[in-house]
Amino acid sequence: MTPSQRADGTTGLDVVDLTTAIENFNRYYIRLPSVQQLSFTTLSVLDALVSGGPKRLTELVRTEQISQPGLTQLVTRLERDGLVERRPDPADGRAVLVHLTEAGRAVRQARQDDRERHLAPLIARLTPAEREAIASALPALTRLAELGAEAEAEARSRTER
Amino acid sequence: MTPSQRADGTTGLDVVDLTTAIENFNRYYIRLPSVQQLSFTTLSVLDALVSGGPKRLTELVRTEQISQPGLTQLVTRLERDGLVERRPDPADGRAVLVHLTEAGRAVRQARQDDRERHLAPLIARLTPAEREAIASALPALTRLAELGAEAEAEARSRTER
DNA sequence: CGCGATACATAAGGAGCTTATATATATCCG
DNA sequence: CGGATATATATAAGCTCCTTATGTATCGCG
Repeated sequence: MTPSQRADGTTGLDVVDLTTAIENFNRYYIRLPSVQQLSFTTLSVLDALVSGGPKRLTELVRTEQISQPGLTQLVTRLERDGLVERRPDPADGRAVLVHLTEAGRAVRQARQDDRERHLAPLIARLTPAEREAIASALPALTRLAELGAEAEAEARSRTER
Repeated sequence: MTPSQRADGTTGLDVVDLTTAIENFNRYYIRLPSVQQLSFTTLSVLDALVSGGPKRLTELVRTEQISQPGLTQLVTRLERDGLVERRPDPADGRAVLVHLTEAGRAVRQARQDDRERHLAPLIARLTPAEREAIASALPALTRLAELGAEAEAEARSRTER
């Protein structure tokens, strides 16, 4: 791992160190087998519905970073599998509200439990200092992701429409 | 975010906190647009070849967690695009050594630069404490990934052959 | 009302994975 | 040494999940 001292004198966080660590982690994490096998985007949509309630397709398109037809198809598959339901939006005849079903909620929870089963024993093998270091970084990582999402949204609003 | 105090009294790192943070980060990070669009696995293979030199298909299959035919096809696409070359292994007539080409090296570097361009301004907006927190966590995250890879390897060796 | 904008769906095509199976070379053992 | 078995890779068929291009219905506004 390269040192975190930057050439310009800034101390702290080197981008290459970050991306390297994240990618090494993801190489393991992304492929964590799940009982049901659901794509990254699928889970992301289920997460969005769990935390934010029913949403329009358009709304999901904005956050999920796939094309609108791609999302329509994803929702169609999810509906076929009984994980979500399409319901008309009473306020707008063009729109559709995507509702999570109980089965959808259960699937997401099952997969959460699954990850927990895999990761918990590994975390137990870390030193207390390592655990503390990761725990301390999570709020900052979350904020970094938020900043990234904002930047994306801005970039989109400048180029489109 | 739930508190990091576990019900069993263990302090430190809650699995749900970790997976939530990682997934929020990945939602942004994974989809970071790249000039060339390369799949996660593709980049992972290029990374492996950059850091470890030419490798057999079999060797890549072990680390990349995709099936052997899947990897053969991936290498075929990479070869078609001029990013790698297949060369015979002088020591084993059955084997193939996958070599990175200059173009392959350049593509990987371009994408590394790309991520740097995207992330650097975001990192600059974090507080010094946040940057420090993330930097301090990276070695632990790396170790967590290593433990995960080991566990996977063990699980495989128990079930297969 | 009619016209542009918006929300979603459909169609066609390609990437990238899977399992099952084939082929070539290596290795081991009597 | 020769044949059985194991190993390294390739091919085939099929599915998921994305893309772009385009179609259709509804909304809102002058």
